Amino acid sequence: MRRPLIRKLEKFTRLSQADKDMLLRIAAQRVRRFAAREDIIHEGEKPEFINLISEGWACRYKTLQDGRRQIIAFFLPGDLCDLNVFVLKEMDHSIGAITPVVVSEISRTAFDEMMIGHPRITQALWWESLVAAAIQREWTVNLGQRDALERMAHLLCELFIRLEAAGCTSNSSCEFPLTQTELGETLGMSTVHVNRTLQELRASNLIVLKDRTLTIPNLKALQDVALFNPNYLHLDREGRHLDANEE
Amino acid sequence: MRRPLIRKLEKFTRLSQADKDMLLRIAAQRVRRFAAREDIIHEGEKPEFINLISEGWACRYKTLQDGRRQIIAFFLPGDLCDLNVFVLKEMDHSIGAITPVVVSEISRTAFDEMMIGHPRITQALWWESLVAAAIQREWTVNLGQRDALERMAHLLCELFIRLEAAGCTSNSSCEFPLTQTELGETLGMSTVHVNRTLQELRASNLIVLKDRTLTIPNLKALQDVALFNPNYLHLDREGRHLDANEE
DNA sequence: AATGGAGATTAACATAGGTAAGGTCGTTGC
DNA sequence: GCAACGACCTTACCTATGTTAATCTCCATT
Repeated sequence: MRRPLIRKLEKFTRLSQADKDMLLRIAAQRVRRFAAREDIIHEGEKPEFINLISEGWACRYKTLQDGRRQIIAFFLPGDLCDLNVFVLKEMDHSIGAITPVVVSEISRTAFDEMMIGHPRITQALWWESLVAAAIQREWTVNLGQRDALERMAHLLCELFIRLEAAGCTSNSSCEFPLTQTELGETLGMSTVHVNRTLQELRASNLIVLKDRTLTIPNLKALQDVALFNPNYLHLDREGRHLDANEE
Repeated sequence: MRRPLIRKLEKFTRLSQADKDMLLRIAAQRVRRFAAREDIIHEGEKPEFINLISEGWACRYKTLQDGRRQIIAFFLPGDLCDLNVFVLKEMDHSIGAITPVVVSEISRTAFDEMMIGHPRITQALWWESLVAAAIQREWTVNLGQRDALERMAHLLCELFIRLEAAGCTSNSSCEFPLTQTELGETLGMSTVHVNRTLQELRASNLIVLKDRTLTIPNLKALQDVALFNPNYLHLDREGRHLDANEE
């Protein structure tokens, strides 16, 4: 019933019923569950599968020798980890569950099989992987140029819009399972400063964040604070833009 | 005579003579030159070609509305910009020359032609693009977790090792055309602090940087300061490691 | 030789954000 | 029931880094 990948890919292109059936079939082949905080794959291992997150939140992260940890990316429902990972000999980072997650493991043969005869899927998956790269670039800008408030606002905008594309929002709210520690590891700031920054956003009525639920009463206003330009998410299928209402 | 791309790809796999001839032929088809500081492609344009930097340095960058600029990646001789860029409708960032550069433009058809019948090339190009993604991730870690000194040291290590892979170093030196302003835009720090940081590295005899030439007398020592782990560059073809001597 | 500009350097001062410590609250386990 | 814990929040203090602005050094022009 929840098909976040399909929902997301259809932001980019139209899929036939056969395409959708194929995606659902592949995703059903090998399903694994992980507990919150459990590693899905660890640095140094040889990757054997493409992982599709079908439920829950996960993250890519790296740890320095002295223990500092940086979260490099979030995987939300419908996100794929590393389409072409088969080329590499070993993982240079880890992927860990944030909440309990359900993951579909896609083998190389299943993946190749899917690409053959489904050009729409193929193209849509390339799009998804290019968007992932664009997000990584935007994070570089975020960490390099924006101050704490802008940075936090930018992250919240991005996550909200991505969740919306996957069908995981209702009105102006979404589940938001990240702890302040995880936010700090993402944005390169201390938990104390994460807290200060969230307080400031709350005081300006830009966000409501309580009981693992995030509400953004006025997305446009938050985007303005963040200097957020959604173009890097490439969600506009026909020159349609994100500030126009969706669906 | 200088074939940085081939040299680099051979770090990953062996190429046949036919493979090399093909690469050289493709690269010779459309050659363009750009002056230093000139844009190769600008945000908002529709990308028509894969760009191969054959001489000089270029960078990917993004500018915020208020003018702050972040350099997101460097392109060194032998680097390719965005293999699969044909999928996207418009650039979400710009690519600019740092020095005068020579660029080979590779059209979609030329690219497809090259992939057919040259599986080694195909695989090597995927490898190159996955390494580019890994570098982007490492930059996220760099900006998020390392302090100014570590950050600078890390960048210098990375650039030196990449230049080495492209055959652009001699002994422990390489050309280094970046201004302190550009270093600041890369590392998210003010030019004043870039200057302080470079002084500190010089004072510790970790680098010699003068007249656009960088010398790293003791790479291992600089790597230690940077908490630099070269695994993300995936340069070890047979489990060989970078600290072992190359070639 | 004088002029001008880009880049590098330095100093004096200001501040965003880090560190350390501790407190509250709710949940889990015994 | 209470101990232990994890998330969160807060305060006080400290430091890495930013800001501003002045100076210096090369080069390239004229």
